[in-house]
Amino acid sequence: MKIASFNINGIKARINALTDWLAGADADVVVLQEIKSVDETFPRAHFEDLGWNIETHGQKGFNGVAILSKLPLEDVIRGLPGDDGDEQSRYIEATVTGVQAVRIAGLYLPNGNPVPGPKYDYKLAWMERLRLRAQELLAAEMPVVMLGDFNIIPEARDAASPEKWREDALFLPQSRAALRRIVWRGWTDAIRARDPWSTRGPFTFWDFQGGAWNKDDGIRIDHMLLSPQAADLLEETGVDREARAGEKPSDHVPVWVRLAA
DNA sequence: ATGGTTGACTTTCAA
Repeated sequence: MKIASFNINGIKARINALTDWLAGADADVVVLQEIKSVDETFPRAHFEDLGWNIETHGQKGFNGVAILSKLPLEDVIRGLPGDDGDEQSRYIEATVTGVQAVRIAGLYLPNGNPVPGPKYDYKLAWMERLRLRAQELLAAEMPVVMLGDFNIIPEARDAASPEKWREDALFLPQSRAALRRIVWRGWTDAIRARDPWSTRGPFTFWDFQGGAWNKDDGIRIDHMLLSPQAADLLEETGVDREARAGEKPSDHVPVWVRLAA
């Protein structure tokens, strides 16, 4: 089972880029972030005609996540548990069954800038709720893939220019510690696990500003965390870097993992 | 040098 994540930065603006990438990716499941669309205006029929089952959790203008799957999507949860007052659409879960059942958690973690301020407070509070949900998922002792745009640069080697991010919500020690607090309980960072001694990247995001792509001034913020039962099934991971050089690209590129599931 | 780019959606905000 090949499972991918792609922050598309607007489904309407990216429908061609996404369709082209899907045609060559051979993915079974794709989680999307920043659809920037309400559920009603997501181009559902376009993707259904290509054979995808679709579950969305959108909102007007910003954020929004979705799952595309060639296999049926079951037991869907919309929204990160733990705060019924949270209006932002950043989390969706579903179960996909191939050889065996895999729980998929697609997430768009808050950016958190500027720091300090209410947006950073929201980021840290959201991460605490994610920690609690991650613990519940580990307790299920089943294959789980928790993936998406985490908006966290885990280590200095995950940025081309770490000094530029020193004061940023994506790289502050407190942000990175909050991610480690989740991961260390038993999750495997799939991209890092397949290339543990990499000294640079691989990057998954290059800002639209300042010619970041042309300078390869990237960061690694799109992650795939595997539960132990999923890590046991890990076959291959990848970062589809070439997507950043395409026509009207997103600022993120797809990341993917293949499991024997 | 206090810049630069993109998307959604209105006139600015979020990233």
